[in-house]
Amino acid sequence: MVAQIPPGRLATYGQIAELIGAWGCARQVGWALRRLPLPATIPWQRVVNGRGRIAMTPSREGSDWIQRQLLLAEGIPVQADGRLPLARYRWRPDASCGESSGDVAS
DNA sequence: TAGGTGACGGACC
DNA sequence: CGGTCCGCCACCT
Repeated sequence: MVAQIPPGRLATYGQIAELIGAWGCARQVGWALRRLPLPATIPWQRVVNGRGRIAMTPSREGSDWIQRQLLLAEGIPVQADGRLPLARYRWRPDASCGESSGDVAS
């Protein structure tokens, strides 16, 4: 599901959980991404928490900063503390429309 | 077997 | 805004 997030767009852990039919299991989504070997082929960096922040914790051993760099490279402004404009870049999956998954809201 | 621990989220203050 | 508390659930001591 994470692999379906278009470049330059964002999704939340809870959103991914809901999309795969695991409502309320956001923590497990985080668990799965946490143990992902890097570099990874799937765009794991496009998943952030519901408060619009990258979880900045030492336990990630630098993957949080890598995530910030990858998102900046995709054109998403991320502050040094991990805060980012989630509402503007939020990915809204549209099953009915075969078009691209939507434009960035202005 | 029993606690502790999160790449979370919602309710509150 | 920021901060705390709590429910959550699969791992890891």
